[in-house]
Amino acid sequence: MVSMNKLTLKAIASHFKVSVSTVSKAINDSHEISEDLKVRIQKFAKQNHYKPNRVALNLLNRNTKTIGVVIPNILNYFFVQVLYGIEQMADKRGYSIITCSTNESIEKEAKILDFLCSGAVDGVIISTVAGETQLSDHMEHFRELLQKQIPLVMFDRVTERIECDKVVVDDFEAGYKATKHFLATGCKNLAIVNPIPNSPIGNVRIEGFKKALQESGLVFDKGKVVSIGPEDDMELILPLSLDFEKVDGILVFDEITTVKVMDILQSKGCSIPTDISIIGFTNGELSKYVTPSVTMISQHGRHIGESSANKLIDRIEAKDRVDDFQTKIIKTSLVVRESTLPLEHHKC
Amino acid sequence: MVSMNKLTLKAIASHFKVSVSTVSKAINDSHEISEDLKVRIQKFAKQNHYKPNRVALNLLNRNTKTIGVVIPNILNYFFVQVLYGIEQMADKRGYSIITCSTNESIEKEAKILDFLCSGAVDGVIISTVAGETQLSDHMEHFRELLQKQIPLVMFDRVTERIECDKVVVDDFEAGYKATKHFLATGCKNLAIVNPIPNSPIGNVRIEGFKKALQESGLVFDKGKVVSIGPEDDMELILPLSLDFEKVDGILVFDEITTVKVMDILQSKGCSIPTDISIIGFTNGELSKYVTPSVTMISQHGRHIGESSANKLIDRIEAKDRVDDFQTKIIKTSLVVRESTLPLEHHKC
DNA sequence: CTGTTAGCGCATTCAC
DNA sequence: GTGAATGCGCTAACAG
Repeated sequence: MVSMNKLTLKAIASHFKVSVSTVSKAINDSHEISEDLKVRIQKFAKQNHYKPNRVALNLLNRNTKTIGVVIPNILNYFFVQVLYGIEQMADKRGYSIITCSTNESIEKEAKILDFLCSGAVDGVIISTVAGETQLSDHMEHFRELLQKQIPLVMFDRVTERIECDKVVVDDFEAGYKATKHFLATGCKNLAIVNPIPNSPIGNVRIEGFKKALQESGLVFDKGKVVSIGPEDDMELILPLSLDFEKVDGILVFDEITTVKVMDILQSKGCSIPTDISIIGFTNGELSKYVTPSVTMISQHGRHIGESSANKLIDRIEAKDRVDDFQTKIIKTSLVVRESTLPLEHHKC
Repeated sequence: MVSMNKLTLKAIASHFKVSVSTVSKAINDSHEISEDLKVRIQKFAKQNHYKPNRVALNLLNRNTKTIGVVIPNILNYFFVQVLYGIEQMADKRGYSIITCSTNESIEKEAKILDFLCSGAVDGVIISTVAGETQLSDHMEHFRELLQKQIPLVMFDRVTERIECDKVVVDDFEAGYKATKHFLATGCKNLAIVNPIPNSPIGNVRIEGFKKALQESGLVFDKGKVVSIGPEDDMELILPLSLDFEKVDGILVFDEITTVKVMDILQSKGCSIPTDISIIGFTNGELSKYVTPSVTMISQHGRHIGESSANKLIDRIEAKDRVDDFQTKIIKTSLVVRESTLPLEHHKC
């Protein structure tokens, strides 16, 4: 066992007093090397744990077998699920992932994208920072990726202004489906709590909400949509913005906010679902174990991740770089639990 | 705007009809290049978003400014917290992270370690797969890393058989502290539910548990330690292994299991904390919002992550490779909530 | 069968 | 001021 730290072909070559390329061929089991020498070199390489330097190979092959994943917040369970799906699929197809978290900062997103442009990865999967992603100097960073021919897949929070493959949740249908369930269980005075007011996603859900109301001949009341900013104190705002007496169902756009809303309601003496029913978005661990357990829209994060990674790797490995970008729409499911009334139940 | 996909020094050089090294110097603002040419080249580079190829630089500098993070399960909130801490610190110090998940598979861990040996990263942070990590052929993979002089930091689940920097939770004190709290609130018939039976961590916690009992003159009853394997159906096993009538406090070694135990107890008509008090490990989102909210040992995952990353990067950047490996012990805190009795309260 | 050459993209040393 | 040469570690085409 040679105690050299990094064993290179050159070192092996000098040890056997042959050329580097001979060693390379021997190790790659080329038929042009004599059996004897080959065996000796291979044995030596194995004993000393020779491993070809990936960086050198990357430079040579002009690829890294690595994909960059950019998410707004790694502490959000939905994104972790997506990450899990990406990791699984990437591993299956022989790729590693380098994870970057923007913490909802547009500057950090730009910085990360800039880094990812530099040849460190073969492709990028991203869920954009919420908010003014529309800023054109920000779009610039995405354009740069595309201009450099680095495949890009956007998921969940996408932007129309960039042409690339996308994997999105059917948020319209999700909003519609949730609302239909409220109506089917006898709730008619519906409100919405939207903790992602800057994201277009919220608006799409609201459109689905509207459509369901319309189909039942109910009118949409804009005053019953409560936007909560990241800095806002919901405990203060919610009772001010919403008269709990006049509401019998609340749709909430993320999991943690859902649970907080329920806490506030219960502390004000409302009982769930008797007084007010609740449906939330993102089916994570919380909603299962909270009391009452919460009826949820599941966005199938893991599936989104797998699908995104699959598409990206297809694109990376495709020889033909055509511009037939696809948008894959993942359907949501409604997971019914205790925070909504039973279907047969109807209020009088 | 040239529509070339990857802009290289060579391309710029031929555009200006100068040599590659001139361009390199110009872009790096070397004083040896004439002001005029420098400005022209820099302007061109900027306009066309020239970025030096990271892979080439990595090869040149023999580093990657990337660290590998290996965790057993990315869906576990504790590990996500650690990951978050690592990511923050790494970013702060100019490093990227490549995340690998072993899914508690020892084979996958070996495969990942093997990959990480190949020069893809400057250092590795790992929390070992639970269980028979003692297998010597498995240890081999760690030895390889060390032999290749790749800095290694282990956190949480460490193994004595490898000499490297470590960041661990003071699990003894955590077990002790939790038990003391039970005793101080009048609980004397304590049980343990251990969902990580293969990990030495569990045993260390149990030692702390024993010591606290001993100090109060109570005897440790081995029969009240219930091990739950990953395949086990706890709903079946728990009532079989534990007589709820004879227990007034249960210590559970992870968050999700804590919540499940509470569910089972409540479904059997036990009330928490009146009949049985609960303390769990890992202070995540769940324990805050469950009813009743759970008293938890917080392991400060984020801090563990930051500390690990910091140590690793120090090691990477240290010129002197001395063998003064350190083990940093992170103290836990007890976050008291509703699942335990108030301190002043004593059962008669 | 084995070795030489060239090049992936870049920065650096040394000539001119 | 500018450029040629060298090398990071590796493979592949081409010679011998």
